[in-house]
Amino acid sequence: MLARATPKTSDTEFTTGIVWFRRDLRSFDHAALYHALKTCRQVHCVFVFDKEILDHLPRADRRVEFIQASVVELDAALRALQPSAGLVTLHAVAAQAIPALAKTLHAQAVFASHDDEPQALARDAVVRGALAHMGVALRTYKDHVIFERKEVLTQQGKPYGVFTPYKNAWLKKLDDFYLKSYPVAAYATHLAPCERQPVPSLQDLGFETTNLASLKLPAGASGGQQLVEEFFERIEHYHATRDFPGIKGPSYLGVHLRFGTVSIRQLAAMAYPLHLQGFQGASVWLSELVWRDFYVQILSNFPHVAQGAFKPEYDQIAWQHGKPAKALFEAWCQGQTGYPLVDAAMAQINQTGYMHNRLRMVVASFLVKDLGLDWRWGEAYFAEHLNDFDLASNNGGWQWASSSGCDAQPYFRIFNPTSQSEKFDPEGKFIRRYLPQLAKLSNAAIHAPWTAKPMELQAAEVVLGKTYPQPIVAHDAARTRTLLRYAVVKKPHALPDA
DNA sequence: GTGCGATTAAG
DNA sequence: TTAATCGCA
Repeated sequence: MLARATPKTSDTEFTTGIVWFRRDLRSFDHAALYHALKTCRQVHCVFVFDKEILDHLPRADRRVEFIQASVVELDAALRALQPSAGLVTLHAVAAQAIPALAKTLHAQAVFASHDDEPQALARDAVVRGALAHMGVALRTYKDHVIFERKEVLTQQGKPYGVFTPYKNAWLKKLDDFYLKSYPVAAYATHLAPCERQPVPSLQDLGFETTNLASLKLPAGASGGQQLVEEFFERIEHYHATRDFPGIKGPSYLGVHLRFGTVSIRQLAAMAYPLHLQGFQGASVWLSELVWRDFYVQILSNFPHVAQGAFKPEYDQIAWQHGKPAKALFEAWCQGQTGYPLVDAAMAQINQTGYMHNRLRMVVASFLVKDLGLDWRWGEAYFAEHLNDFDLASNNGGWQWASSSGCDAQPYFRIFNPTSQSEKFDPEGKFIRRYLPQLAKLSNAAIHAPWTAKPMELQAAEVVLGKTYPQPIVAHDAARTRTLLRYAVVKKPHALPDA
């Protein structure tokens, strides 16, 4: 077979293009970078430390430090691909800086990855408009999920609102094409020369150093790769270990998925064959990746969830408010609720920016259904403190816990913080790590110190109300109040099962 | 001959 | 996902 009209190899559409990196801080298996290199003779790479985002963050923010370190590594990785190349880094308002850079460089196109968070969509619309005004194209590509937007739909062409059928359709649609990686290295000669300039330091950006270095959270694509390798050593146990915060069960890849220092295709491509081979751990973990796609898709198709309940009737609920509510919230934030598992979990997020997934559900349930506080308060707290904060997943998780979401837990299902503790931290290993003041309590008493005999408290050097708080609410009473509070959403025939 | 939805191919 | 091609009205 001869001259099969060789498609695109020499058909560079543009002389100059820009790849605008955002939440995709890697130089391999990268959709936008691939397409840019393929269609432009010269490709400039840029990252903007966006003042529009950074100015609203606390001055000590582990994520900024993680991003800064990852950007340094990305710059080096680009130079490793092509010695004359590199990353242009700016500290500016991205919506203005990108069009300005396109003008300076005489670029005809800008390439970037999809970001379907409402603020990112708004920013990209502004950029698209400004670029169009100059005759410059903005081309964006799916990169951070396997399936997005309207790729997985029901038979009726509607987005899924229930996870299990979504997952079935997701798995059915999956094939090796969607897991294939985008080869970048082969086109590295199209990377444009870049004057070597240092990436702004954390101090240049106006931020303080955090304790990130002391946490076991290696940044950059190399850090991501390291965690991937470590996790796949234990993935076959994932289903059995993932619910126990005292055990190293999870992948800890959330933050790398958030900033694109790992490739979702690579992860899914590694887990999928193990799933097919029947490794339960891999199947359960793959499901977690599907949950991530699910919530990204929910946010994209139902953007109102960023403001209010997925199920509108849940916006009728009257939450606790005023000064007492603020005090309860403050106690929750500070890990001063008197429920050890809740408090240990809050200590974990406050000290590390990470919280075990099981505990995210426990503290969320506690905030909403024991304290009677608006789930958005908790959502906002997580948004500020979680290293791996992702609007879609965080919102999905909080709406799940508050029962207001799609496929959420029923409103009358209320976690008992003590039995969760007994079940998932039976030896109090996790509690003792984060609440050393309770370390000497017995396994029987550590989940609910207020039930311990005075003798035991004394022997363990615990003084309730002094070294450790009394419970700020009684769970049983709170449970009753919550059922009343949620009565406004009750469907005429729905009967509570408990 | 045209046009648009469906299908298929491509990292 | 995007891009190209197909196929039937």
